[in-house]
Amino acid sequence: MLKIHADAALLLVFKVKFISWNVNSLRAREPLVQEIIKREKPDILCLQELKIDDHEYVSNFFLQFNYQTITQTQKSYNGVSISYNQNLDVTDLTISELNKTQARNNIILLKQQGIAIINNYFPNGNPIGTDKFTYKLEWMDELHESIKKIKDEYEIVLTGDFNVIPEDNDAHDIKKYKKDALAQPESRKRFNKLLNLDLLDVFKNEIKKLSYTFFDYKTYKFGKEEGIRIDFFLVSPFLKSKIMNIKVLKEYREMERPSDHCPILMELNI
DNA sequence: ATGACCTGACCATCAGGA
Repeated sequence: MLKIHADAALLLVFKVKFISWNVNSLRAREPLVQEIIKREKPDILCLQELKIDDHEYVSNFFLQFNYQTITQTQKSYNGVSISYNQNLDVTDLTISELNKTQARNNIILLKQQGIAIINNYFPNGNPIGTDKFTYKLEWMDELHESIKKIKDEYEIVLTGDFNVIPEDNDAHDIKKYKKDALAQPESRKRFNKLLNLDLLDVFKNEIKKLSYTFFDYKTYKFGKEEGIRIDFFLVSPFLKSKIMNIKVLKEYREMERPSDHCPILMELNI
């Protein structure tokens, strides 16, 4: 009897590997995206900055690796996608308000597990004091409102390129960002508001063990470890307790023709 | 060091990134 229970419990364990990555153009990053799929076999792959306005191209690219995809696209700029293992039961919950003027958000629901996966490319917002910064703040407010509406119904995985440096120690040298939209009190305040929706920053205080997630093309060329932590997994408390593995896949920043962002990885065992 | 590099749009150079 005990054994039957143990086997039943084993069958119910659901393993899911998430990867999130700002690719800075899907076309330019095709070889590395193919490589990460081959090596890591993620169940859920969230990408940002596709920089192409072609749904067919994006869907077909991932279909060759047996992934289904939902995507929001835009010419030259922005663009996001979530590709997922074909045997997952998924509904598209994407909120049009968050893509009204720019393609920056998609949401899928894993129906069996009741997990909403929210993939984001937050506005950069530079320079401060312009409508670009205002747009960044408004977009973050809108995202907050959207999550508030679904957070009691579903477990949450909020991921992507947040374009926020939450604390001074999330940058190699915060002085360089004093006038940057990424480190302004207004941006940080909104990041903290997202955390206050009962979400946990799973990479927090792990920079020394892991890595920063972004390295500028200009400075990294000289081999400097001058980075910032702006890519995140924010999860609800139940999911936080199910984390088996987290990583910044810095090796993809060291390969030929890389993105300036590193992929980030999180594995859950639910 | 007000620097550097990369991408798309498009063909020379600029906007945008962070």
